[in-house]
Amino acid sequence: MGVRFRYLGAVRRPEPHPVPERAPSEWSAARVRAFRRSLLRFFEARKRDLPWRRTRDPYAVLVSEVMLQQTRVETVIPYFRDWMVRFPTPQALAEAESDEVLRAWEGMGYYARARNLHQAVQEVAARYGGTIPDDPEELETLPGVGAYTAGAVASIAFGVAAPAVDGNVRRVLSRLADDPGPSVGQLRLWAARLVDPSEPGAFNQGLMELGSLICTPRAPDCEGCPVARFCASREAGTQEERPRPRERRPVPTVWEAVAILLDRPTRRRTPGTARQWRVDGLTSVLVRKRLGRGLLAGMWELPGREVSSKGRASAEVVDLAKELLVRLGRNPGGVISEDVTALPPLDHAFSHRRMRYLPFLLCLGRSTEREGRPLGAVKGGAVKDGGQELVELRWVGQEEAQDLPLPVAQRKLLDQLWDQRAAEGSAQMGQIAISGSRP
DNA sequence: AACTCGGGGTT
DNA sequence: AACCCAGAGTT
Repeated sequence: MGVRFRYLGAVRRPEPHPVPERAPSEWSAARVRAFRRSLLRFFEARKRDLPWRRTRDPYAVLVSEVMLQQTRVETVIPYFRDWMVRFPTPQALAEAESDEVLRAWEGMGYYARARNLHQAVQEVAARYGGTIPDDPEELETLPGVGAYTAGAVASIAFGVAAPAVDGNVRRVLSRLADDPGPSVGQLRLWAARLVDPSEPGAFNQGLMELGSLICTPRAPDCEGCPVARFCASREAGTQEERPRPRERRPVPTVWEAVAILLDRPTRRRTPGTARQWRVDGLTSVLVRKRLGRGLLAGMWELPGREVSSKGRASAEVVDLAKELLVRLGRNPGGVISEDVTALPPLDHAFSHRRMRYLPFLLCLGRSTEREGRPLGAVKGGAVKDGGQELVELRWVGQEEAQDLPLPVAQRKLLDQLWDQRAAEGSAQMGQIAISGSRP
């Protein structure tokens, strides 16, 4: 690498070593080697002790990488540990029930990842005899495995010199090149040029570790950065502006009326006060399974209906309850408005939508029963009708609900129902009173 | 290239 | 409240 110069007016002065060719794809071989050395030394010295770094089992690496998609390391750690105990091998996962897999994923979000991972190991069993492939292109044919995850698994588990560009790497490279918005292809090219051919796994993890610990989105620690001398943004003082944040659309708020149908809880009337019901863990609550695609696909939830205004909520809930009772083969006339009790609303934020759940308690009595029709006659089993996937309904008690995969907000709603014991304080064990006012 | 798809920690 | 996280799939 020769000494190069830049002209500043009439003054000619040497650039600081090394040469600031901005895009890593333009870097000299010597500069690339020096960068790799510095980064690998940093990773060796500073790498965190993470559960998935204690193994090179390709299955464990795959599980960790899928869990880490858009999810923080600290969040993933306990899920990864539990997962590897419950599903220690690809075979164990492949043979598991869908609900059990989703339940183990509950709380991490992006539930398509769990469904895809489940399907991926089944494909590995069918197509590769249970052995996870080492070729990034073959890895990428598995559901839920994209360019990043394929490169990460190939490099970390198998030592294949493939690039792996995640959010951290994108930020690091954008700053190294002082480019506000490099394209996906550009980033991939840079990462492929830089990746260390003999230790690709450590190198890729080193780039991510750097982005996570040093080259952070805000207030990066350039003083403590092992590759600061390679960084064009550092030289230009633009590191805080790289990469340029993408524009976001405003997040809409959606109201949803939720029907908490309780099957024949014990009712008690206290003169002069609000009506009260006694609800214990054995009281059945009606839940439904969401469709296999779209938001929260395959998860269970309390039945609900989007409402345009808060005032319509209780009426919509009564309508919904009657429809559900018809589908369950029971008498919809048994639902009357004075059975409806409004509970406190619950706000829940998705990244692209804000929800306000308006829960209503409906206590179903004897009048909704029909002769010769035992309680809970409709259970389990997805109903198909002319190829159309219909909603699966199920009555569950507290115990059964524990095993169902539920979105966080739905879990909160149900827990509140059964946790009133703590709030109420005075109730006997196993029996709780829920009181509320009529809407 | 622009959306959708969760949930939570940081600032 | 905005931002973003070891992204993938769909349109």
